Amino acid sequence: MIQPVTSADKTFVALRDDIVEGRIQAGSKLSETELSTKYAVSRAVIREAINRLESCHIVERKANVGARVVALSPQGLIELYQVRESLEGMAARLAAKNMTDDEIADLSSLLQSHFDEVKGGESYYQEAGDVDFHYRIILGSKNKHLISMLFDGIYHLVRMYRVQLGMAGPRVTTAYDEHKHIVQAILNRDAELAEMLMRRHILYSKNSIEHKLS
Amino acid sequence: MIQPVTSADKTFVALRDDIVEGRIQAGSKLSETELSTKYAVSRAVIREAINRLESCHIVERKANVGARVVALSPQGLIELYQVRESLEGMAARLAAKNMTDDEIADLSSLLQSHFDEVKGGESYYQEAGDVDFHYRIILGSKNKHLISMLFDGIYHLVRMYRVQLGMAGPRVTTAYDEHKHIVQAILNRDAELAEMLMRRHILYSKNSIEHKLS
DNA sequence: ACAAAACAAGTTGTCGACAATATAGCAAGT
DNA sequence: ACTTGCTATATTGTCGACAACTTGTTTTGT
Repeated sequence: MIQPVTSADKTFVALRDDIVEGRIQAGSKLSETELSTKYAVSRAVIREAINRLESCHIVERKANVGARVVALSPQGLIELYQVRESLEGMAARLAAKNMTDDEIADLSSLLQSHFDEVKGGESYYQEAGDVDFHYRIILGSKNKHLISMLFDGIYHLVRMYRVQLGMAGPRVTTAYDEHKHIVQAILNRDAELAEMLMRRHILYSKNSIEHKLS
Repeated sequence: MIQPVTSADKTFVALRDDIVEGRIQAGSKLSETELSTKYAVSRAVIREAINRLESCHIVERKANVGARVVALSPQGLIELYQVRESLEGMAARLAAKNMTDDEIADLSSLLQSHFDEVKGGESYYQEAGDVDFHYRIILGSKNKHLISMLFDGIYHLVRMYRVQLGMAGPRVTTAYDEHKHIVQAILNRDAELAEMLMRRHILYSKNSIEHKLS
């Protein structure tokens, strides 16, 4: 979605952010009437927003009962990362095939600017930088389904876990090198290697997080 | 969805099937008022049904303009199979880890019954059999996201392509052997191999279809 | 005292009407 | 003749009210 235009769009974004950022508690019930007063819109647009949240797997609905925000669990996070590993691995593979030389050059310079930040003392893997990197590779796959599944679906959930389980900026040091190697593989148009490196990168991420949770 | 209960559920399923089976043409516009008379429900439930179809990637919406059934294209089919390869590969990997011995036994006997049908002259890879096989492995992954993405999302689109481009029952002969090898890998709890074999299986499928389209 | 049926309160599902927006056709001016 | 702006029409977006359902409570019968 380039920009929210309709009232339902805006409400969807607002509601989603409130959930992801934890202002609406995970696992809590979403009352349509309550939300409609809170966001000052009719129940119809609340319903549409909730429907969209459901297709993002951010809320769960039961007919004639209502919607609840999903509950966060270590198991859920692991499952999420398994899907990420699979999809982003494929994205890296396709990116190595489908990105233009210009796009790859941009990616390289992005990484370089990240390197400068690290050098300057700002810790790498602050969310923005990491997200930007993955973002470009996913787009570089040029695969509509892949892009929409990751951005509209997985992405916000990952962020929800990060925010609410308080794991901003993990693995500062090694992640940068991993990113560099992935770019190198894409530069060499080595799809096989790019996929493997991306999968490992995400796997390490998962292991690091699992370790922190235990 | 175990069973459609609400009116919007039923309309969603009916509309989806009408699109997948080609009774509503690919690429055509979906008028809310028109559909509401056709299915004898209010526009609100039509809107909800269309919203759900959008999250399945079966229709595309533009704000204040309306919804269109997606257009089928060779490129789209290829992208779909890339996602399938990625997700079902991971599903096979996880199934090798997570399926119970009983579930694996069931899978084996299912394959055996398919073998008997082939022997009996009925051609294998009739959709039902193939679908059933993949279905069980996906469920065997025990990964909620994977399951819902494939069943609610990808699956109906694949079927839509199969029906409308008239490619029922491709690759009758070799598919069975591939299935057998996958089950063997799962039986051996060899996750790595199971994933690789499943990816190859789907890749072959894609190549076969690409060949038919050209 | 307990179980089952009836009731009550509140929530979700559905509807028809109204408002806002896009599209096509016409009109007018250059 | 072509462009530009307006108008008419049709479609989508939003709303408030009503219907259907779920759930917890009370009542009733044994």
